Amino acid sequence: MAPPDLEASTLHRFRDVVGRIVRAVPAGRVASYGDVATWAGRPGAARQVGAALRSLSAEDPSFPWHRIINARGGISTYKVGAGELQEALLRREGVEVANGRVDLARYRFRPGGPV
DNA sequence: TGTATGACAACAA
DNA sequence: CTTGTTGCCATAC
Repeated sequence: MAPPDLEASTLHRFRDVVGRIVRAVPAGRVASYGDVATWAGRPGAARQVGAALRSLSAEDPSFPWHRIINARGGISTYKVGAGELQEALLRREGVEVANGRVDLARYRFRPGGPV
């Protein structure tokens, strides 16, 4: 299977593409906002990924927004309490969160991954 | 059309 | 390591 990238030719699809990509990240793995933006064919649009996540999670409570963290492996809290929730959700999937940070070298998801 | 706003990121000090 | 600045770019007004 090809990586969940590209096809974001029309800006209007950005949010949908982000949704697809994030849903493709398996439980127990994480990805950075920048990763998602790049895979969506819009490198540099990391901040918009966050906005898309906010919208998508509001629309679908089961949306796995918690698997997206920042480039340093940290939680980018956007609301009081959300950070702790995200951390709890990640741990529930087996992702180790030490000192408020996740070891990207270990949990970061690579599309196409180990072939 | 123009301006303001951010669940980011890279860099300087 | 922490703090401040600058660049980014889709969205909301």
